[in-house]
Amino acid sequence: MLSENFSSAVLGWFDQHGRHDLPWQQHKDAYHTWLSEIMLQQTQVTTVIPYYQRFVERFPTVESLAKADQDEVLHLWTGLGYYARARNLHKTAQVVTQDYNGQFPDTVEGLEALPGIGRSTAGAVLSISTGKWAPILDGNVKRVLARFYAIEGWPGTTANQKALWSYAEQNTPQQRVGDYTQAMMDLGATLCKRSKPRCPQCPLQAHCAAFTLGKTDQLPTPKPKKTLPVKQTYMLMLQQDNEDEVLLYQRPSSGLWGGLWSFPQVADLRDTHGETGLEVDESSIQTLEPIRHTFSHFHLDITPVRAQINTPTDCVMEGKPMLWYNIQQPDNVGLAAPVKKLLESLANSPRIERFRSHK
DNA sequence: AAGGCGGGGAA
DNA sequence: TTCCCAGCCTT
Repeated sequence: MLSENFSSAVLGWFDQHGRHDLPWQQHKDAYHTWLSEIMLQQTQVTTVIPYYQRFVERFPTVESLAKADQDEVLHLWTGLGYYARARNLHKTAQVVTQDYNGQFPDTVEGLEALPGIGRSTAGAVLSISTGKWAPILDGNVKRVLARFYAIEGWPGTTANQKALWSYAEQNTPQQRVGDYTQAMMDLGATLCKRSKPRCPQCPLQAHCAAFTLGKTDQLPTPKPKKTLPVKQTYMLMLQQDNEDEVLLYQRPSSGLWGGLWSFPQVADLRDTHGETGLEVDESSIQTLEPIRHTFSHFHLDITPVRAQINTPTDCVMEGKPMLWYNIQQPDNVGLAAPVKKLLESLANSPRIERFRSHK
């Protein structure tokens, strides 16, 4: 199939059946496109929409985002996951504001140099916001192309990545590049889905190799899987005098849940003092039902533990930032998903059950 | 319970 | 260059 026919078929379908009223399609400038693309990197449209709306309301311009505290950015990101995205987002807003006079670069290379923007995101931002020619290869496009060309093997292999980028380039038209970018993402998200693709509605069906071979349910080849290790931790929900307050500390700025606020964690309940530097009232310790939280590379079995602490404490210990989080008047800080869940269950549990007698 | 998803940084 | 890491939602 000629590339002109490929893109024409996709664009024709897009005009009739594509998504044209997504929130970020109201402002096709670099800032709004970039913000939406970063959010969409690992997250589906329906999940992103409310986050996107809260972000643009709070940060209508790249300058306003640049000026914000990282804590507030992480707070608005809470629940979206991959928090490095939020930290890079904040950093890029500052670079664009300070070094680029508030204007995003208008080349793929320039965009790619910014934190959190790779080749595909650069292509999407550039094509949608400027109309300049640039291919994309996000998860949707990979799936469409892997099926259309019946590519064998996991698309993530170096050889397949190379082939896929080449096909992506070949099919990207000179005209209506931004629409084509959006069209391919829509096609992958609404028709060429991972399971139960809607081939009868697909504009590419007649020339799709996977369809012709009857292999749409076998392509793309799944990623080789490995069994995830299980790790275990206790999360200490420590309280003192004020029954509405729980102690949180801020995690290191990089790595797992980087920059987010969490409960003190210990691997062994006998370590509560050594790890926290606080005197936990041993008799107050209450072990709750464990919950499993799964990351991409391991399961984390979390046992929540409630306890009282004896020693008075201010909000900084051993140089670690700490705060008393008031469950009635929450702070604007980023929280790891299970932490947020535990705080909510704490807020929703009856007061009588929530607190044990003080000593 | 398993699969999927873009990019950064270490190996 | 390759490999490992990261967190949530959908299926």
